[in-house]
Amino acid sequence: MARPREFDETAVLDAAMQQFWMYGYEATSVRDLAQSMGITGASLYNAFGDKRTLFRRALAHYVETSFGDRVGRFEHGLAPRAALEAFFREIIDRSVQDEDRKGCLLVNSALEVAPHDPDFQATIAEVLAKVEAFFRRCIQAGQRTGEIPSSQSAEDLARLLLGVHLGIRVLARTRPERALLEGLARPALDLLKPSRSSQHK
Amino acid sequence: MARPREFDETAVLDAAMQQFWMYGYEATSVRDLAQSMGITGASLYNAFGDKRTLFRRALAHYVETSFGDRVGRFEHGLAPRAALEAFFREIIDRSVQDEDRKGCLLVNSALEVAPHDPDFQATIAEVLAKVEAFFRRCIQAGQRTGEIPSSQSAEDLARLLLGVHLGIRVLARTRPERALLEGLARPALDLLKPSRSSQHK
DNA sequence: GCAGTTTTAGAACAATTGATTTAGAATATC
DNA sequence: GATATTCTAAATCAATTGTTCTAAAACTGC
Repeated sequence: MARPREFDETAVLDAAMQQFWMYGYEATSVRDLAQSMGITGASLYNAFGDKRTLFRRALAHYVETSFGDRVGRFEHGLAPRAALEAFFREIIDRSVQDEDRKGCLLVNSALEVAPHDPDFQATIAEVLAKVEAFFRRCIQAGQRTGEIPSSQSAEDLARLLLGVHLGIRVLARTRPERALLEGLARPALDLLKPSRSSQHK
Repeated sequence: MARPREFDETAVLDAAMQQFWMYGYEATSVRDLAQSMGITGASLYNAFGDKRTLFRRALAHYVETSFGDRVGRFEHGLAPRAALEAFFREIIDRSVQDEDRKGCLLVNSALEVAPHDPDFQATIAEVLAKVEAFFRRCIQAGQRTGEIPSSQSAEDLARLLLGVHLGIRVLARTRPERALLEGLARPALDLLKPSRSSQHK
């Protein structure tokens, strides 16, 4: 063998992720990346190939630590409807607190890189489908126990929540107002409650 | 005076809009713009100042011709709920037909340029507020006539529709599937119908 | 401890970026 | 019709882009 790496691969990957998250793909230069990662440009190319490949790794890292983590924490620790409410509460909280207005790297990428790059398009569509599937699983579980009404199809309700989720992510980058985001989510989450006549007040 | 312009200003502005719409702000070079507009770089700078100013003009042009036009056509020609349904039907139709997956220039800009540019942030927040206000006006009008239930606040319902709208716009750039987009909108639009017990089937 | 390999650091690459300059062509006013 | 003004075209600007090269440094295995 030979000389070992001086840097921690996941640490520098995390730094790259932050940079892409903050400025997007195009507006982030390789020099910006190298500096924020604390390594030199040559090391970057040696370790990650090229800018696009690094971005792919950073995006995958984001999905794992952000979405994967959230689903794992909520889906198996809470009742179905409570899991969905916690999911949206956490996203709204983070959106309001996010002073940089970075939003969600996955959503940002869905608009910036996916439409022009079939590889990213497939990857991102896959992750969005997983978000949808998480919503659907929660709804179906709640419908089985009766805590979520079955008057509407779980498929459409899951699609609605996916859309609401994306809408919050977009809106938060321009108007991160809690009243707006919570008001947006409320009617959708109310749809998941039984006996609509008793819910308001 | 002196020599007059050889090009039609709104025609070249429309070409610039298409280019920004297709590739975004960063990924569109001044040379790309000049070529697609059919003018030279010097003329571009002479007529529009710089790239950022041209983009501002192009975005304003987009808002006028796209959103302004749509609101004008629907709000005063249709009943409130029918206007909202037509609004979403048209957006979904265009999203599915849009082979380039350009999405909505306003939404794309809300993610690419608004977070880093206070001027654009204010402009885009303002337009999004106008979309929300359009939804709210329709809902309030429908609630007055009774064709939209008053059990939920018009403010929150308008916020929901805004979020659903943005969600459709995002999703359509990666997964422009009609069943998905229509399934997403359906539960939200159903909320605007009276007597929920009689609506399904 | 030498050979072999892979890391580093920084200069350097060609290409492209947004923007300007120079020169010349075209027109309205006087 | 001369003058002044504003247009167009193309070359050109410095800066930045993604990427590679060169050379020195650092480690492992024999």
